[in-house]
Amino acid sequence: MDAYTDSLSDQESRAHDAHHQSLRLWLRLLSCTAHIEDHIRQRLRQKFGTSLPRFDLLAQLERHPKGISMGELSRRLMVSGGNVTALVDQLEGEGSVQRHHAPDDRRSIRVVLTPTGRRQFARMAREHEEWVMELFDQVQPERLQRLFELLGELKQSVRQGAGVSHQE
Amino acid sequence: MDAYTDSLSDQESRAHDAHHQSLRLWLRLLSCTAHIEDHIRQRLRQKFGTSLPRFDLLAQLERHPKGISMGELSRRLMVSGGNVTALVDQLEGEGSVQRHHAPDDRRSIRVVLTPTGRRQFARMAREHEEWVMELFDQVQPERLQRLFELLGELKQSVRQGAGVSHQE
DNA sequence: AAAAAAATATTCAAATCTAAAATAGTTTGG
DNA sequence: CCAAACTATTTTAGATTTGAATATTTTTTT
Repeated sequence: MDAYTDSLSDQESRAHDAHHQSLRLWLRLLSCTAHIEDHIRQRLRQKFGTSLPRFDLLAQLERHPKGISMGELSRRLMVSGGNVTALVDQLEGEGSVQRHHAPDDRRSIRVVLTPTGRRQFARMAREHEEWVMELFDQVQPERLQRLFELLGELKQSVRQGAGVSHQE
Repeated sequence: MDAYTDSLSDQESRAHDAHHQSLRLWLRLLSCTAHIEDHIRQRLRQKFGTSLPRFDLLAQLERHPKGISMGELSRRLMVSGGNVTALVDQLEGEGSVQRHHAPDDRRSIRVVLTPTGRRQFARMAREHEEWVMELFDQVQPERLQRLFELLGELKQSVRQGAGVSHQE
């Protein structure tokens, strides 16, 4: 190659290791998530004829009985605003959610679950939990717990790293 | 044991905890991955005018200088065959990859990086690694390592769980 | 108060992705 | 050898998602 990889001081090799380690971790994280997502997506489609994004949207609403604005949904689901509009259009058409004008801000809309939507979600959520548990049940509970904690740290780190140096 | 765990049978409380724990872990895993993916997607677009799927495809080819078949790409990237066809069409149009007929099987195609594609990827990969490391650098290396190991176990468990009970 | 800036939701075009059908080549069992 | 089954890829139709542009309303600045 070039002088870049030529001679490695301790510092450089450590830096290189850290690079490699982070990258490996990221790829494994991505692979894990993709496998699980794939599995659950298929099951949702087969069993309930719905999709993961819809399920996730309903899950957010379930947790917030007073409703959530479109922008807040976009942030929570981490998808574009246009996507949320399309999803809510569909779910509203199916009678699972409703749009209500926010009383205080005429730009804003509060999306809420209908009773029908709540029932639908409850039915799906029960099975959904089973699926996830089934996927994870070969790992000891203490390790799942540790994984949860470590991912919490990672999330914090990512949040920080993503915040800065967004300019330029 | 405290009063809470007293009131439930051991079996019931453990089952409930396990459900809840798995679900929380899954949501956190998903959230972590989505944040990172989002960050990297934006950077790839801003800095290099390309997308994550394209980058991932090139990365697979980089690791396999002899080329990979369409089907193998589809499996590795965990996307449909039709999608791979479209991606390779684009990358081929841009001169980053080439399709070669496999010598032994006339149904099969080997996709390989062109020298141009290899240069493009090398340039992006260097920065890409930096981005990931920057995102993870608030977590101690030993913890990243532990995370890597635990995710390995999780992946094994998922693979098992996804394999069985697909019938019914 | 007027103008500028920011926030909210929608629309739109293009890219991505899936599932199913179509096409073409290979292998297998009689 | 031949037909059936299988494998590899593409095509097709349609759903999803993004990023940019737009319209509307609110907030901030001057």
